[in-house]
Amino acid sequence: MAVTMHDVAQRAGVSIKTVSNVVNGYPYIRAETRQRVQSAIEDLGYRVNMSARNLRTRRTGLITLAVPELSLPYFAELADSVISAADTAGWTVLIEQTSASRERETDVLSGRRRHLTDGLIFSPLALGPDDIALFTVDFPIVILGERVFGAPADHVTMNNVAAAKAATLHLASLGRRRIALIGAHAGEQVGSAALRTAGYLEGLAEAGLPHDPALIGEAGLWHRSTGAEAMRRMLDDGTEIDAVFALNDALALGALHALHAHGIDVPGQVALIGFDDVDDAKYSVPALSSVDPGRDQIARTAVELLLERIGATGDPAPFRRVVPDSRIVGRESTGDVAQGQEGRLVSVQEGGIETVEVASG
Amino acid sequence: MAVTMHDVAQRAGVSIKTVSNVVNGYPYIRAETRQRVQSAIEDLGYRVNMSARNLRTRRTGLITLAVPELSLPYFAELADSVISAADTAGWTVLIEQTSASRERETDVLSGRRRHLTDGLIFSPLALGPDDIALFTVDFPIVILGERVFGAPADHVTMNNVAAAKAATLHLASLGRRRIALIGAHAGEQVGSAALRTAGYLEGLAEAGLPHDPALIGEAGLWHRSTGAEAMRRMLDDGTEIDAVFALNDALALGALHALHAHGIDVPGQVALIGFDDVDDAKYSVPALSSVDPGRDQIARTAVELLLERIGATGDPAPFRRVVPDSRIVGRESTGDVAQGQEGRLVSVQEGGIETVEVASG
DNA sequence: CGACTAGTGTGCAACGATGTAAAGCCGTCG
DNA sequence: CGACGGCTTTACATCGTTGCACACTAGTCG
Repeated sequence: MAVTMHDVAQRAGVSIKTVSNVVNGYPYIRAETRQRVQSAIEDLGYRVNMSARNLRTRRTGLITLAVPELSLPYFAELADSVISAADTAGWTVLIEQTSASRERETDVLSGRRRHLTDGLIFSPLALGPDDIALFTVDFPIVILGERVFGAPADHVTMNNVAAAKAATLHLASLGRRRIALIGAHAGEQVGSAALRTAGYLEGLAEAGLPHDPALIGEAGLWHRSTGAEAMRRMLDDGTEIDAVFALNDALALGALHALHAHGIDVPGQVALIGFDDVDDAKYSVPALSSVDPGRDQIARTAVELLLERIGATGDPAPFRRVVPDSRIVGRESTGDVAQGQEGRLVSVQEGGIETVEVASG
Repeated sequence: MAVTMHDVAQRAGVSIKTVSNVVNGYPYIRAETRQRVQSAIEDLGYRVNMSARNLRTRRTGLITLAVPELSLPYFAELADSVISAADTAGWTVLIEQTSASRERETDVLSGRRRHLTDGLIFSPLALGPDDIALFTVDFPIVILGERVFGAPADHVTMNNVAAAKAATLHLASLGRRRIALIGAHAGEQVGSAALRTAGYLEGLAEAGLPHDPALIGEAGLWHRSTGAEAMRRMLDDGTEIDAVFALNDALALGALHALHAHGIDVPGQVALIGFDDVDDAKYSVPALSSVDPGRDQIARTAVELLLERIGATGDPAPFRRVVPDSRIVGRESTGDVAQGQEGRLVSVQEGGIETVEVASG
């Protein structure tokens, strides 16, 4: 049915192996021979059978990116960046959506939901530090996010605490005294919510502001709807506020919606800042200030680390943790710039590479 | 290195083929044997080698979804829907980003950028009706969108003209007389822009409104920034308007930004409606009215048609064109509902399946 | 002049699974 | 009692490539 190397070889009058050599850019081939093979390939419309090559080489050229949901803009943009970075290096990305379900996240690691790929970039949302054992597998992993530390894998993360503290201090520096937080996860010790909340508290302390529990708004899932809801609850309770730090942009945009619904002017009465700096932030009304965690750099670094490890032979290198630079992007919602202006950038903290020793299995 | 069927067979004391039979759910196996094999699999942590299976069965269980960019919310949400639909059927989706580049779109069809998958769901943005020849390939394709008709492939599309007409008439029914359009592609005869513009003109005609070229705003790419820009241009020109129909939601949200920047009240002075009904539409301020083209149904149908054709043996069935139902979702930006209320739905037109005869190659 | 190196091409045996066909075994039916 | 059919298991060839080892030619070096 389909054209194989055998057909090409026959037509070009060479051996099957020579066709393979041409296809793979083996250098020691006479120009004339190469030409003849190329022509045969074109004439017959031959395409390499990837399944056969993959079987033989024990490599597929695919990597998995496992994220909670593509419909969340942060992850869609992350996926975009990862795909582009991988593509540049000649690799292809297979996306798994885990819906933040524990079962699906475990499946990704166990391989039930990860056939066929050479490595995994994994942004877990359900698994936590107690699940480190699950990360001992026979393919390389790069972990994203703040839920799992100490696993035998490279890790690209962000300056959550420092960035959240900077965002809080930014609001305080604008003279705000009643700074609410939207998106907290009560009782959690790990994950972005906990870290960013910690940064918020540090920021309050440094600014000499009291910590008022009424200013903490819970939101389990970080969607617009939950952000709007949390904000609405707080406003309905009559809690007095003059600023809001939302733990991501979706929450912030939801909160913005609720603030407007209550007839509250942003930034006049309440200043608002989000986290992630997704594309949307630029275009809301007013344009949303945010923390840019360096998403593009995260994607590029993750792909780089993963490919390095996939290609590695010999002794496994020690695992690394990379923290890209993050910045505050001040826009209209904090009164940092006037309408139509670009965001003002405040560098938060420079990241870097840290080498982590983990007992390897 | 890795565990193979051979190892499992040895441990379970059966032949390799019996292991294969167990793994594949072949019914005629003694319960006791099956149990022994299962245990061996668990003990050894065996996983099927997909590359080997794919080579042997000539099928990978993967389908490609080729879209312009994931960072565009419409395509991110479409990808989400397609992945979920495929997953339900036990298939995996590989996403290709074409950046709307002609070269990359051609590559997707030629296979240079589409190894390893059994079929393709393709939303072209650069290829047009002159490129039909490229669609004659040896794997099934389902085309999305409105740029390519008559190609030898199934096609899932939308009621663009009817829906755009309905959106325009909706604005007219609110008493609006100067209805601007944002997102036109001057000179184009095919594609969503042309069809929706045609619908807009039909709507104007039916409402007895004159067609004023000053009301047509160009925007090559349908991003927020270009929407904002087109709107700004029109407002700066002093063109008088009392309604805007943006050809997609990103444009609409950009336009909303520009309207606010000009101090124009929505919907008080200008009513606004978009197209696509992306998630964001619900959460803008004011909430954006839009046209829901039935994205979920599109995704499900596309997957269904593709898998049907992949599984098909024997004579190829004639190609089908499916048009899901679309609806108008009236929200605050057209004054259809008050703040916080759900959108009001107006059914536009019922879709259906049409069978198309195309000369098969 | 013999040994070596670089350049060019090939044959064979895998990679790890599944399709095909067929071989036993058993009970049942005519 | 022999044929038959359902159940259970297996042997073997095969999917299309690439790694490895080797053959052969020319030119080069000591």
